[in-house]
Amino acid sequence: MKWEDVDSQNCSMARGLAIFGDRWTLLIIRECFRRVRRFSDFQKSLGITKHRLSNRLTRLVDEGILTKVPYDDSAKRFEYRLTDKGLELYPILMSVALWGDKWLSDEDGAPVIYRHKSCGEITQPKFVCDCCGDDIHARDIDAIAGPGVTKKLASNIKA
Amino acid sequence: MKWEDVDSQNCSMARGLAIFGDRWTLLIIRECFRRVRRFSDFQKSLGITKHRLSNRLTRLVDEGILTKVPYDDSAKRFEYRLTDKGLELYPILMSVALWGDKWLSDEDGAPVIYRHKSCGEITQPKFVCDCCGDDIHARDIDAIAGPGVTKKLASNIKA
DNA sequence: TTGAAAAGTTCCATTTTAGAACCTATATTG
DNA sequence: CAATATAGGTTCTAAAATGGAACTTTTCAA
Repeated sequence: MKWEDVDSQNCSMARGLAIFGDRWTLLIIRECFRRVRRFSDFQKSLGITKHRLSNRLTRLVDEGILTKVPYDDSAKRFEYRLTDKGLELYPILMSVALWGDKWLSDEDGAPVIYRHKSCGEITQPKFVCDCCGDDIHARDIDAIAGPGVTKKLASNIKA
Repeated sequence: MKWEDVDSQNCSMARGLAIFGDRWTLLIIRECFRRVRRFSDFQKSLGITKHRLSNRLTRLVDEGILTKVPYDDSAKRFEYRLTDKGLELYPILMSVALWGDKWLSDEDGAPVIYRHKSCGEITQPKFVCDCCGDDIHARDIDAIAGPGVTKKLASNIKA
């Protein structure tokens, strides 16, 4: 199978990774969360080639993760900003960073620590069950067929 | 900059993505969480070529995310299993799936829903502050220099 | 003994990527 | 006013990654 066909799977992970599961894309989004918005600034901070950057930004705009907004009326210049869809990628980036902090840091320790703005404390964000509030780790969850599967089955049976 | 040099950044995200931020790798890890363990089973479930699969599995073993354990004494056959380092990738996969469920599902809805084994309820896992317990969303966190940065600065000043 | 399956490896054509050069429009400098 | 700089790209070429198919080994099953 070619990579461009992975999003045909009825799987949210595969669909997501088809958009941002390749080289550079999540790093570009990381820069967006750091308030980088302009073409040349992405280039400087990432060291990515213009070609690649142009290609990735276009795709992120097409997918509705970024919007391209003009910032100078006279010149044709644009900023790329996260949409709501893009902002909600935050847990993904945070998860990657937390894992890297734990497993890939050098002997000095994590390059970044996190402070929760509203409570002011240093925090290690964690996943919890929105029902009982307990921590969630690997193997604590059963994945069950959702409507995106069961409705299709039901209509196949009727047909 | 070449992709192979991105892990030189003092950034946990970049270091993590250098390992699994490319085509196929996170999908292979998804299969591991689904208890897929054998070469041919990865191939069947993913449709990836043997060449690519071999390359990715080798890298994941090298990085300590999978271990290769023989499962048949007589034949040279192996299973690939998640290590603790690999199991802790769970929040990343869950974040991607949750985002995809919300933003990429078709009109039928999410393909999968989640049940928390210990409390038995259907759950939408969420990120919270481990200090105050409040939900964490984009822009709720300040990233501050951690020891991996400050210690390096301190030793540079001394030197 | 013949055949199938598991777990790869090798080879080649096609795609993707990195790096450099080039282009267009506005802004700035001398 | 001409020359240069800057932003935001596009085009070109060579190198690297990928997809697909064919080929190895080793073992087990018929």
